[in-house]
Amino acid sequence: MIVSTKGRYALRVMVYLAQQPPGAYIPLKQVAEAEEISQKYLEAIMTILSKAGMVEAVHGKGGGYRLNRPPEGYTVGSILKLTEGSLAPVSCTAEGPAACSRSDCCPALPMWEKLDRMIDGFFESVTIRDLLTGT
Amino acid sequence: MIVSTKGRYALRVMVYLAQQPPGAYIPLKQVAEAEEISQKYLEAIMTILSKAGMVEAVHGKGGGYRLNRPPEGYTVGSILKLTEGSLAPVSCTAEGPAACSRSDCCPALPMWEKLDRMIDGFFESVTIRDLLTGT
DNA sequence: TATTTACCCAGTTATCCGGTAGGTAATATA
DNA sequence: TATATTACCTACCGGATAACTGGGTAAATA
Repeated sequence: MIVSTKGRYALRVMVYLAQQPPGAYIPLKQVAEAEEISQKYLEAIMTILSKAGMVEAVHGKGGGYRLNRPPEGYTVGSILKLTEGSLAPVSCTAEGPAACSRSDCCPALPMWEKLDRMIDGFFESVTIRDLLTGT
Repeated sequence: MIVSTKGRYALRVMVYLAQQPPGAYIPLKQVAEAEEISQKYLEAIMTILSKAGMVEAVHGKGGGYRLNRPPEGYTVGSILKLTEGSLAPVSCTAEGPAACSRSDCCPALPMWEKLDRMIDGFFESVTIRDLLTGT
């Protein structure tokens, strides 16, 4: 598994927020209920997105979360990298070069690197807008 | 992580066997030492490959393992699927359709399926021969 | 018969995912 | 001012899985 529930939840929340009235703040409780995600678990995810400037958060009554860019301003990759940390398909490429002592003679390393670039390119080519429209 | 050490070890072993004199049986001990893999752990991996007919095994003195096809006869995908079980990047596509109750309205599902096909196509397009030659 | 090999089964340890519990700080409304 | 509503913070927990390890048994050759 390259993407856990954390990342998948994050994407679904971003899509949900994109579908709300422009400018409105949506409380976490509403998002959690609509998307059937554990409220407490979602808190941690939203905090990550908020700190990274992906969403705008407002405390108190009438507060909640909202997007601060148009949906096409968010790539799927940018969101997943936040919640997942790394999207590398193998630890060989995830932990930087020379993490593996055999990296200089590993016959498979070039393949892993190629796959890594392919996956990264894929995720960077899809935006929240694309998920909305089903493109 | 989509591919664990198990799958990566399996690939390295296949490449190692492909580099040995044609027809020769190589004992597991030798493979483990050359590739710096735990002998006991490698046993489990070789048994999987042997049962699936990927390698030929012979007991007793002078025995060991050898390939039974030319290197281009093994796709990376066919080996990884054996040791990893599934190469799906998300559980949404790994556990078959309708594993997730939201699959009929999930805005991200088409993307996961597309990625799934892309990764599968990638692994099926690379053979042990390619790893040998560094193509 | 002894040695070399593959094969089988049952632990073990550490890590991490997914989720929970209980609080504090900020904002709005009555 | 008091109260309700919201985001944010720290800590914990149970189960699953990865990556081994140990102790055997069965088959083949010298």
